[in-house]
Amino acid sequence: MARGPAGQNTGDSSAYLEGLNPEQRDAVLSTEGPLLVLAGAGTGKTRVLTCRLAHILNQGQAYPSQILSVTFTNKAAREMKERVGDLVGGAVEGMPWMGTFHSIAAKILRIHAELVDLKSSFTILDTDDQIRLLKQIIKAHNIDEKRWTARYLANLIDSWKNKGLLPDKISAGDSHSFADGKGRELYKAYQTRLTQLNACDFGDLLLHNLTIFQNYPDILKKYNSKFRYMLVDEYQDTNVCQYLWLRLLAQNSGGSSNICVVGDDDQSIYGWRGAEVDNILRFEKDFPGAKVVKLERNYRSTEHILGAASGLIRANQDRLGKTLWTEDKGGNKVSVMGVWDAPAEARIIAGEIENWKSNGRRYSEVAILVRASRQMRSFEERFITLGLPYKVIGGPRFFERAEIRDAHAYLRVLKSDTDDLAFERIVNTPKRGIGNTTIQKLQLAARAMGVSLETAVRELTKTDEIRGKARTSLKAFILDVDRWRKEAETLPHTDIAERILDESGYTQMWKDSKDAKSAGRLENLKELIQAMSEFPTLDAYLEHVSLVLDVDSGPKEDEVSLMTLHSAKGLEFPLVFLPGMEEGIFPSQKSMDENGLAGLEEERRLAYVGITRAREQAKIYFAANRQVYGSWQSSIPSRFIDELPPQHVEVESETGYFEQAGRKQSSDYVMEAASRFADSFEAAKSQRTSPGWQRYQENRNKNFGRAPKEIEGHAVKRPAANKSSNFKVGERIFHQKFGYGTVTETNGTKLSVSFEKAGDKMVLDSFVERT
DNA sequence: CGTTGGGGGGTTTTT
DNA sequence: CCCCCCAACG
Repeated sequence: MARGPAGQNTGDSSAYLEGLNPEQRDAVLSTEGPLLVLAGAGTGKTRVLTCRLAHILNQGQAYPSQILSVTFTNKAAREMKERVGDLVGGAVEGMPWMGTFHSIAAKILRIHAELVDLKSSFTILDTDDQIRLLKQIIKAHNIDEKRWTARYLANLIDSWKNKGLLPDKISAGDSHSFADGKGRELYKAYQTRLTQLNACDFGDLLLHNLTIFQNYPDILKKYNSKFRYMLVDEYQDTNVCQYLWLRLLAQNSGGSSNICVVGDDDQSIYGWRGAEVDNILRFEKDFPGAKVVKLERNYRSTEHILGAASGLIRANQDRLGKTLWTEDKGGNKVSVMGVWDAPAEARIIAGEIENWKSNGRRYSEVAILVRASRQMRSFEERFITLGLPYKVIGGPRFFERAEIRDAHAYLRVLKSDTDDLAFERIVNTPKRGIGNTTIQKLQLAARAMGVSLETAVRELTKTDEIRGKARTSLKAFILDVDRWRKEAETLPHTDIAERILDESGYTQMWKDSKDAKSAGRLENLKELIQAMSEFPTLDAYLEHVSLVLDVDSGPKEDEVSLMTLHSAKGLEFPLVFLPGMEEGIFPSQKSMDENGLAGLEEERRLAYVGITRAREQAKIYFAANRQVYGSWQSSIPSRFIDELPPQHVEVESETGYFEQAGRKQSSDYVMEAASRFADSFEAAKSQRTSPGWQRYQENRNKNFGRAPKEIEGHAVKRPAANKSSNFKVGERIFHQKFGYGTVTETNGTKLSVSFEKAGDKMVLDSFVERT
C-alpha cells in the first residue's frame, strides 16, 4: 500500500481535487499526522471531508475498512457515505466504520459485550425507557419523587456519563446533587438494573467502550492498528466521553496518529448537553505537531450577511478566531425591524413571504428560525389562516411517538422474554384489565424469584395468586405471545407485525379513540410497517431502530421551513427570518442565569449560526410586547442587535412595509408602534458613536448577568427630550395592549403602571398615551 | 378501571 | 397560558 507524504501523488485520477481552493486542497492532502480543520460556516466543510476520504481511498493509502469516520447524526453519516460513493465510483459499500459515535460504539460493544457483563444481544434503551426505569428505582429507595424527579436524575446520570464517569468515580459533592447525597447510590442501582435487563442507555454505549479499552489494552491495540485514518466531524460538539474515546482510539503505537478533526468553535451550540468547546480549543496540545488549516472563504452568503455575523461573533472572548470572507459583494443588508407583538411579527413575516413568492421565488427557499419552539405557535396560526404552506422541522421524532414505542414494545416482547420494560409497557395496552396492583404483584414476584416479568406471569397464573379478570387476561395475553412467536418463525416480519397490532387490539384501540390525533397515529403505524419492510428481518430492524431509524419526510414540497435554531445547523436558505430577538428570549434568560458568561457566549454562537444560514437575505425582528406564560410583558431588543455592525444593517420600519405591500392596515396601534420604533432606531443609530452609547456599552458589560431590564440606556431608549418626563405618578394612561391604568412609578423611559384589567406591568413610555 | 380536575412547571436535542 | 402528570373519585 502506497503510504507517504501527502501530495506526492496527485495525478490525473484525482479529478475531485479540481475546484478546491488552496486551503481546502491542503486539508484534503495532509493525510498524515494529526490535523485540525477549522471550517467556518459555509466554507465547504463537507466537500473537504468527502474529498479527503476519497483521496485516501483513491491513493490506496487504506482499505475502506481501515478508516474510522464519525459524525453526530445519522443524516450526516448517510450524506457522507453517499458523497464519498459518488467520488470514488460507488465502491464504498465497505466503509463499515463510518457512522455516528453511538452506532460505531454499539458495533464495538456487541463484539465485546461480555467484558462488561452484557450479552451481545443487549437492547438499547431510549430516554423514555430510561426514565421509567429510574422512576422505579427512586420509588424503591423511598425518595420523594416530586422533590427529586426521575427526569432530573436521568439528566444527572447522563451528564456523568458524558464526562466518562462510572458510579465509583462520582465525587461526594456530585453525588450530593440528588436526594441529599444519594446520587451515586442511585446511579449504581440503575447500572445494576440495566445489566440485569441486558440493556444499556445511549451514554453507556461509549462508556462501556471506554471501560473495555482501559481494562483490555490488547483489544484497544487491535483497534489502534486497525484504524489507519480517523475522521471526526463537528468536533466542537464532542463531549468528554467522546473525546476520551477518540483519544484512546487515536493512540498509535510508534507513528503519529492520522486523526483529522473538523469543526468550528464558533458553531458550538450544544454545551448544555455536555459538549466541550475546549476539546477543539486545545486540539493542538492534545496532539503535538498537529497541523491546523483554517477554511475562511465562504461560498454561501453575501458580504453583508457575513459582515453582520462576523461582527456579532467578535464579541465572544473564548474563540480561536477566524474571519470569513467572500467574493459575493453587494446584496441586501441584514434587516432589523421592531414590531408590536408576536401576532404582528407573524403577520409581517407571512407578508414578506408572500412577497417573496409573488416575486417568483419559492416557499422552500425560506426558513424561520426560532430560539424556542413555543415561538412557533404564532407563525403556525398565521400560516394556517393564510393557507401558507409550511412544515415544522424537528419536533417529536417518529420513533419517540407513543404508538411507535408501543408497537416496538410488542416486537421486543416477541423477540425476547426478558425485556421487562417492553413487557410492562404493553401488557395492559390496550386495556386488558390488568391494573396497577397486578403489575406490582408481578414485579414483586419476579424480583423474588429472580426471573423476568414474563416468566413471573407464567408462574403466577398457574396458581391462585392472581384472581379474576386480571388472571384470565394475563393467561390470554401469554397465549397470544406464544402464538405470535410461533408464527414469527414462518411469517415475514412485516406480516407478523401487522398481525400483532391487529390481534392484540392495538389498532382497534386507536380506531375507537375519540382523540383527534388517532388518525395520525394509525398512519404512523402504517409507516412503521413500511420502514420495517426496508430491513430483511425483524432482528435487523430492531438492531437499527434505536440508533438509526428516521423516516424520510417524503417528496419535497414547496413549503416554508419553521424550526429552532439548533435544528438549523448545517442547513442553508436564501431567505432567513430570525424573529424574537429580545433580551430574555434570545439570549435566553435561563442560559445566562445558569451559565453566566459561557451561557451568553453560547447564545451568541447560536445567533451566529442563525445569521450564517442565510444566503441572500437575513431578517431580524423584535417585539415590544411578548406574552410570557400567559401574562404580557414589555420586552427590549436583544443586545445581539446592538452588536451587529451598523454598516451591514438596515433598520426597517413597519410603516415602510405596509406602504410597500400596498395594504392598508388601519389598526392604529400597529402604525403607532411602527413609527415609534422608527424613531427609536434613528435615536439609537445616532447614539452609537455618542458618549452615551459608549457608556451604555461599558455598563452593559459590567452589568452582565443582572436582569437586562435594569440596564440603562438601551438602544430603544429615547433621547432625554422625549415625552417620558411628562408622565407623572398617579396619571391615568392608556396602553394599546393593557388598556387603562394609573402610573405608579417612573424610571427613565420605563413606567410602572397599575392597569385596571391587566394588573401591574412595567411598560415603555412610548407605548402609553394620556387619556 | 377510567375519567376529571388540581397542581406544578415551562430552552435548546441527538443518539 | 398550556401541557403533562398524578391523585382522587365515580
